[in-house]
Amino acid sequence: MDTAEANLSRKGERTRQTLLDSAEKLFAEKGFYGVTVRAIAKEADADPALVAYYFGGKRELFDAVLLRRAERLNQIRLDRLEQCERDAGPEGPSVEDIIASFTEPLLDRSENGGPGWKSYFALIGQVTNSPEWGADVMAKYFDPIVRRFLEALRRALPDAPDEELFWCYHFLSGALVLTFAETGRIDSLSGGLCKSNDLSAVHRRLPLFVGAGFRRLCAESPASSAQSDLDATQ
Amino acid sequence: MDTAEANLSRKGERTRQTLLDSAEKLFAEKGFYGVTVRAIAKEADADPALVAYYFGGKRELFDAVLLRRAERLNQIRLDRLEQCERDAGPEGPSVEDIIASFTEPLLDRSENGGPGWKSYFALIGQVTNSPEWGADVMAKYFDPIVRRFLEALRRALPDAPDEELFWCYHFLSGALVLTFAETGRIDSLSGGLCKSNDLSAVHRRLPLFVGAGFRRLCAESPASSAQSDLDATQ
DNA sequence: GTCTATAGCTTGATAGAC
DNA sequence: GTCTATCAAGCTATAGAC
Repeated sequence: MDTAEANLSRKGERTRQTLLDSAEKLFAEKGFYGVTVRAIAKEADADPALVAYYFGGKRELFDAVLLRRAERLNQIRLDRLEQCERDAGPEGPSVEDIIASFTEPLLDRSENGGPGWKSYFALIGQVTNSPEWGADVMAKYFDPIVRRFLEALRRALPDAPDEELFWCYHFLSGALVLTFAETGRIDSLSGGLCKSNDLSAVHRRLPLFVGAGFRRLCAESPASSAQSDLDATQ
Repeated sequence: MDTAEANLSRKGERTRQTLLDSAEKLFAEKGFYGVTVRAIAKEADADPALVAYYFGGKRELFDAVLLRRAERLNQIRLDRLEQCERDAGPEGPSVEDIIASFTEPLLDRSENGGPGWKSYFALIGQVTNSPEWGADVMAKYFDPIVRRFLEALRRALPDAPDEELFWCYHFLSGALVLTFAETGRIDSLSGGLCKSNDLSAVHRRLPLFVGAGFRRLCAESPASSAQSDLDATQ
């Protein structure tokens, strides 16, 4: 009865999780400074003092929110990438397959994981673009999995200089986090034709879009890409 | 002597601009809620009460910060696009040329416009990814210029369905605002090989990367692109 | 493990002197 | 136009009852 399973049903652990859920939701909506400990406690139907009891303080609660799903997400992404590599032929998975392994776990959790995951990804979207947290927090929780994906991409694009791979990943990252921020911007810009929460639309497009960018910049085969670059740019 | 030029040198107008500069810098660093009116006034060496006097309140100051450079930036971008269209042959500018017209004004202002522009773009990066401001604020200040660019792209990609164009723009937008957030993430991820503030590196890469994505998804000529899609994805 | 009570500050806004 | 003084409200954090 002292398993992790049993721990989850203990009274205090339930309160702790509820506080994490509420904090996740509110931080995702208004950012770290836009939310008060009292608001989080009220949303969780708990006492504000419990934030200090379980986490130490507001900042530590923020870190706990970020960590909770990062661990699960990284495991899912790693499994998905390894599956993708097993399924590929001896030449290895394509750039697009690798990118899909990186992005699809987010799509899946956002669609099928419940509202907590949606909030979590929206929060990541804000943290990523913040000068205050963007470098340190993202490195802390996601560097290992990103490096693992970059290795896979390096094998798929053997002629690519590392510098190109990092910049391509950077562009991918920007497109990805804006997508999962689901701000509603594309809805109003397109007059309702496209919807922020239509993640299957993203599923069809993002790996192709980003894959084309990787191929263009990472010049998988210099001879063939030089040709297309020339007539594309001039 | 009652020209706009003269107005800029009037005592009160100078205070107003200094408050805008300080607010821009601090909002860019910690977001709307992470900054206090007192901190802004202190940074500007002015009295906190002057925020109410000139702007009405904190929120109105925030709007004034966003508006100030949006107006100038939109004019620069429009001029740049029209120049690009004039310079192009009868077949019109390429996708890459149009994208460069959209992104280069940001690169130029960030490099040559002084620190205020850098702060401004970092702030835009945060606002864009925020569920609270991402849709409304961005639409308010940037919808007209974005629609103008989408029209240009529609001419360059005559077979593209509108839906594809909007999603491609969405991916472009994500990559762009993360770039100008200059969070330092790529610096640590790449171990110093790439630098967030190396905007000439972006200048060389972003239009090619994004252009390839547009071409892939918007299938400029179905016959030719179908071929490359096929051998790319499977 | 949960709650009350409260300490000790800081917040945005404003009234009114100069 | 600028400043001082101040308000009412809200903030995080904590000590201690239960």
